[in-house]
Parts: sequence; C-alpha cells; structure tokens
Amino acid sequence: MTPNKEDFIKAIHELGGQDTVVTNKELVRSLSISAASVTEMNNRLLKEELITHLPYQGVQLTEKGLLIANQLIRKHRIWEVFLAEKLGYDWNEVHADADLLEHASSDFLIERLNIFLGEPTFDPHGGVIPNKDGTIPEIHSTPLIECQTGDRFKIKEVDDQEDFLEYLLYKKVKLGKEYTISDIEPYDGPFTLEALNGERTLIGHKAAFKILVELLN
Amino acid sequence: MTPNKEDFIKAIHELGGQDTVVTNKELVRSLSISAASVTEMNNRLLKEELITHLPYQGVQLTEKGLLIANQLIRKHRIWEVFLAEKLGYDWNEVHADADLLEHASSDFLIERLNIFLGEPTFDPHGGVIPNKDGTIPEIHSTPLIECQTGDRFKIKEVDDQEDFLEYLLYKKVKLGKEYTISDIEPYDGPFTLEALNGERTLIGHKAAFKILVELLN
DNA sequence: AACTTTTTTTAGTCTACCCTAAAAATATTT
DNA sequence: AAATATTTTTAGGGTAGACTAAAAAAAGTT
Repeated sequence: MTPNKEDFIKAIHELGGQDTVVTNKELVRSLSISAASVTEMNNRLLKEELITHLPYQGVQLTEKGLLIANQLIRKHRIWEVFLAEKLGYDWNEVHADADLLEHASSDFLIERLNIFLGEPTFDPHGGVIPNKDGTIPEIHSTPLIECQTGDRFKIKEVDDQEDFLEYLLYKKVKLGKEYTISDIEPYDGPFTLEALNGERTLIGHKAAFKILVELLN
Repeated sequence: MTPNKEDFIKAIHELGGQDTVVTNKELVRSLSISAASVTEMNNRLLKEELITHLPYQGVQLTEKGLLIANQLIRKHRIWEVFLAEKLGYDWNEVHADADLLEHASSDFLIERLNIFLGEPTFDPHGGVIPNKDGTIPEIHSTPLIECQTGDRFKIKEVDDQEDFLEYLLYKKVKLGKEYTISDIEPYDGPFTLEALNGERTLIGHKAAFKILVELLN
C-alpha cells in the first residue's frame, strides 16, 4: 500500500464506491490527474482485488477495498480530532494535515492516539470514526448537524467539554428532551429548536456537531 | 524535497557530515541500499548544492544541507517528545514512528505541536531540539546522561513533572547543588553521585535524562 | 613495482507514478 | 441510422528511486 493507492481508494469511497460505480471522469476531477493515470491505477488496484471494474463504466470497491478505505478514514478522522482538540486547529485547517499524517501512521500509533483522545466517536465535522477492524460503529444517534428542518428528535449524547456543558445548561438542553427543528439558517447559521411545550431554543452551528440525537420517525 | 532525500541528508548528518567527509560505504551500511543507489543520490543532492563531493572520498553537507538536516531533526525530536510524553511510548519505540511522521509534517503542524508540548528543549533521549530556523540552541547545561564517571557538575535544570520532582525531593537533589559522578553502572544502570559533603545518591538511568547539569571543568 | 582487494562509479533494468497524443468505444444529437 | 461529441483506453515517454553486474579507481600487500 502506497500513499497514492491509499488516496485513490479513499477517492473512490468518497464518490460512493461502496454501492455505486464510480466513473473515471469523476476520479479525474477528484484527484486532478489525467484520465490515463486513472486507467493505470485502476489496473493496479484491480490486480490486488481492491476494486471491480466494468470497462467504460467505472469501478467499485470490493469488500477488501472497503475495509482499507474505512481504516484510512479512521486514521484520518482520529488525526483530525487531535489537530482540532489538542493543537487548536480550526475545522478548515484540519483536513490537509490529517491527509498527510494518515499515510504515515502505524496501527500502533493510531491506537495509542485514539486512547489519548478518549476514544472519540466523531471527528470535528461530526463524521463517524470507523472501528479498528474497518467496520462502522452502529450509531443510533445522529449528529444534530445532519438533521433537516422538520425533524423530530430526542437528545441522546452531548460532547462533554466543560464550557459546552455550561452552554447547554444555559440553553436548557437535557438528555432525553424532545424537540422539533423549526428552522436551520443557511451559511452555517443557527438551528431553531422547538420543545414539546412550545419553548424555542437557538443552537449555534458549531454546537450542532456536539449534540447527538435520536430521530423519532 | 522527497522523504528519500530527507532520509539521505539525515544519514549524512548522523555520520558526521557537518564537519567530516562521509564515505559511500558508510551510507550503504547506514541506509541499507546499494552502492550504486548511493552514488545516484549523491549526484541528485550535489545538483541541489546540499552536499559537496570529493570523488572516491565521500560527501559533506553544505550550509544549506546542514540547515535542512537540523530542521528534520527538529521535527523528528518534537514528534519523539509527543510519542513518549503524550502517548506513553517507551524510548525504544519512539524512533520508528517519529521517522515516518517527520516526513508528513507541515511547518504549521510542528509549531503547533511544539507549543502543545510546552516548547521542550530536549527529546526523550536527551538530544537537543534545534530551533525553527535550523540553528542549534546554545545549551550551557548538559543532560546528566551524557556525563562521564569522574565529572564534577552543578544541577542546572530538571524536568518539571510532578512525580519526578517528588522523586528528586526524596533524593535531596536541588538546583545549584554540586556533585561528582563516582560510578555509572553499565546496561542502563544507575549513576552514583557524590555530593561535596560526601553524601552518596543513586540516580536511575531514566532520571539521568531529566536532569541538566553544568560541568565544572 | 606488481598483484590483489576494496570501494566507487557506470551501464543497463525495473517499478510506481505521472504525462500527452492518438485510437477505440460509448453516448448523444440530428 | 449516421454523424458528432464524450469518455476511456492504449501507446509511448518522463522522473525518482532502487537494483545487479561489470568497469574503473584507490588502497593495501607482497
């Protein structure tokens, strides 16, 4: 496994290669390499049985390929948590450095880092961190950030940072409490939540990552 | 700068390439590559003016090459501190992972990490961490671990970890106190220190890294 | 000084990437 | 259905890095 192959597999995954066929054209755009280079890399990964290939149609990840993709995403997201939480990176800054680091991380390192970070479930963007074995943890709760206007939900879990918990206390957000989303402002604007008793609460965009909810139908 | 070139420059540096000529043979052994590959890499670095070359004699780092070497060592050692202090690596474990990480670290990342670690001066082996600009900080104190039997010194600085300070308190080691090394046991054994009043103190091998002294002729 | 051994360099290959230009296959339009 | 446009593949090249085998240079020995 070389960094380039890893990036290629990750790109296929990002373009939906777990369930749909990804075209060369999409990979050309996504990786900014020539069409010829895509064909070439396809052939390499094909030989290793990491993808399947329908000529002139596109590629798709095999079980084996998907496992590798998930393990890469695990590494990537664990590094993102580190960069954001420990080194004070802004969200927009974490991606590039995590992309470099993920290719230079032994499994031993990642497991140690994971423990150091308190075995986080989500990355700073609210993305789920895959398990060590490449499986995706069963998340019955959804980050609030992924919900839509009109969704009804119950608070399931919240980030346990001192100041964030204080903020929630002030907002009267409690575990188990039910809300409906009455509005989501565009451009990273706040969520307006409406409780059962009609009480309205404004929740900031960043906070919406740190609140996990269970959707109720 | 590619990872391979970086490793090559580091190898030259480790073999004394700041002041002496390093032979191809030494590089072959150190990097475990063929003699032909060494000649080839020499030519590449020569073209970039990172080394000078005396045919059939060896290579030596230029000013430019030395700067790059020191910046790599900086990255390497900062990662070593992280792995040892934050992730609980043993000393023998830090090197391999730091070697990978150093090639995947932006300057931005290293500076953030450095601050996160409290701007350490030494790596877990007692090696000095070069400055950001590639210069070596003027260290008037020497890690005790680098001292020899018979050396007379004054305690200059100690690692400020809670439990370590307690240990020193118990051992009656204080800043400014003078000792002579009366014995160093082999195989990472303890140092026997003798104070001016004849009092003898046993200092463990690991502790010897965390104590900085000023040698008195 | 001539022979032998060691070290370095050159010559010729190989793989993993990447590229451009042209050919082949598929899709779209008329 | 034929012509055109798009996409993919093939063909041919380039660079970085590594190799082996052979030639050349230097060092060591008799």
